[in-house]
Amino acid sequence: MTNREIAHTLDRIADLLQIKDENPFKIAAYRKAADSIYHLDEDLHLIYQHGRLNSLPGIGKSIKSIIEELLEKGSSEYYESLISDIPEGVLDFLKIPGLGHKTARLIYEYLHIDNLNDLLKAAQDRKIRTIPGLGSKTEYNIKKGMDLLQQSGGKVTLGLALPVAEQFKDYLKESPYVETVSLVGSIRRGKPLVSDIDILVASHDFTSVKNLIKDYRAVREILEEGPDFLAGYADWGLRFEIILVQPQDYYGALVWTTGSKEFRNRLFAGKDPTQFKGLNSEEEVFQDLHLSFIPPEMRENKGEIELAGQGVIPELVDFTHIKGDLHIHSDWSDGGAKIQETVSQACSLGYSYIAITDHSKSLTISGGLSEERLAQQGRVIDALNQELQDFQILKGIEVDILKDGSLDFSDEILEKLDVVIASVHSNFKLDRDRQTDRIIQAIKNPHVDIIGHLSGRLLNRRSGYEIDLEQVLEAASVHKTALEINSHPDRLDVDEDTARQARELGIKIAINSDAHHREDLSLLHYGILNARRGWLQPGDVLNTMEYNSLVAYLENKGSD
DNA sequence: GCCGTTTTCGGCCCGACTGTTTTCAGTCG
Repeated sequence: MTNREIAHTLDRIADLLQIKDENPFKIAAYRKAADSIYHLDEDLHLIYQHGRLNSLPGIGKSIKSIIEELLEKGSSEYYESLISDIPEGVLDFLKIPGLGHKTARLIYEYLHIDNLNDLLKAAQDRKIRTIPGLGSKTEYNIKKGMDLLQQSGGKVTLGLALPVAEQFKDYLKESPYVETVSLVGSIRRGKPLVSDIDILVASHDFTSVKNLIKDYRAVREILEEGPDFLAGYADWGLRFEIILVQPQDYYGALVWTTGSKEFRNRLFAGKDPTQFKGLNSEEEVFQDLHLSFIPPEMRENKGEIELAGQGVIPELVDFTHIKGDLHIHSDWSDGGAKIQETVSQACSLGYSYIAITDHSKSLTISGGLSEERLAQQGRVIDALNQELQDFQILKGIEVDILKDGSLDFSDEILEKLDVVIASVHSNFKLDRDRQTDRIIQAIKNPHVDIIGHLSGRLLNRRSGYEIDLEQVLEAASVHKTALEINSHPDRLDVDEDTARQARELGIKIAINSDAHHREDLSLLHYGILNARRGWLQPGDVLNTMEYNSLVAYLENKGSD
């Protein structure tokens, strides 16, 4: 089992215990252990072999033995005993926003329902309201939640699929039968939600490659096999399809299999991709079509083919342009890392600055900083900056936008900070006008530099709150307030369309990791993909600026 | 269930909003 799978199992144990109404601290212990493992940057197998499981935070005697069992046998007796009591399907109820553990248990106990389909049927048949304590609102909520789940059509986040896909690709790459291999399809285009993992393989020996795939440890089931393809399920129930081509057909096929259907149909317009034989790169395929190279993230037929025809494809932002990260949490609030640890991680990524932006006081659950603690943190950062060479830590805050649009800290406090991100963390259900006004008020505050995760969406879990986007973008443009692309793969907020609109209005975008752990800094790669899908160029992005220019820009903003 | 240099037992754990109620339990960030 991989680290992620073990973390996931511990999380499910926590959910099952919560449904059974166990001691909340015991539940929290399992969650903490899961979180600790999820954020490890070392393979658990290795840690286990070296006898270091005990040294991991939040892992004591009991959880250690569960982990050992999972590593050795791939299953845990404790987990099995829990699901003999509460069927696994009941856990799926928790995917419905607003439906928690208590309600899940109530529904299971009263109606003996243990899967989402039956749950929806019960809601439609008005049976949920017959359960004491539940009413018509809960019924409506279930139907609405199921709509949201069905809309995603079984798609999974890129954050789940990409690591599995990369490992699959690396596995194939090592084989002598494989000449070249690439991820293709929506995953290569960096779509936030993908339905499957598509991989293109060039080989002279299809049979050997197919056997290789069947032997891969992460392949759970083969569904379909043709002369030049193999499809099935990998870990996490992820669907995969491997397409096999002869090496001379590889680059034509790479362009063919990467673009969206609309893109492909227009680009090739009846031509067969196998007519592009013996080419050495994708660039040559585009050349043969009298087009300049189109980056994979743009291949959606949204106007890029026209630009390529004129030879004016924009230079998109990429990771090498990024000079720093402007949204990072530390152990001063709900982050897991010390500021120094984050700095060393940032240095290893080649950054020259970061902003520490912990939560503000209203977000008590996340250990939001009081005015005093913020000042104290500022002094610690000053001292660290004294020691650092060629690196700067900016003093910042992720300040809460309160219900009435005011901010959690006074202007006098915000004024002293280098970077102020203002974000909504509460009152998601305000009506559209009030929500819009609330955010625009924050945008107007001269000390606010960036609006964090503007829509509040959580992919596959929660739609964004209702806002009038046009009005918000207009205000951001007028007041020169930047918007964030929050790189967390569950958020990717703002989305690509909003990013593109913002760019057209001259609004700067900050591509931020919103890291809560040291290794989360790398999540910025997802934000880059999103930015590229929004056609952003280096000049559109705040954190491509060198430190001095950035500080000058931010100061100028504050003095508006 | 985990943790610990005031502790091997007793803390850990917050507050607002929502829905179903009629004073409170459940959910969520």
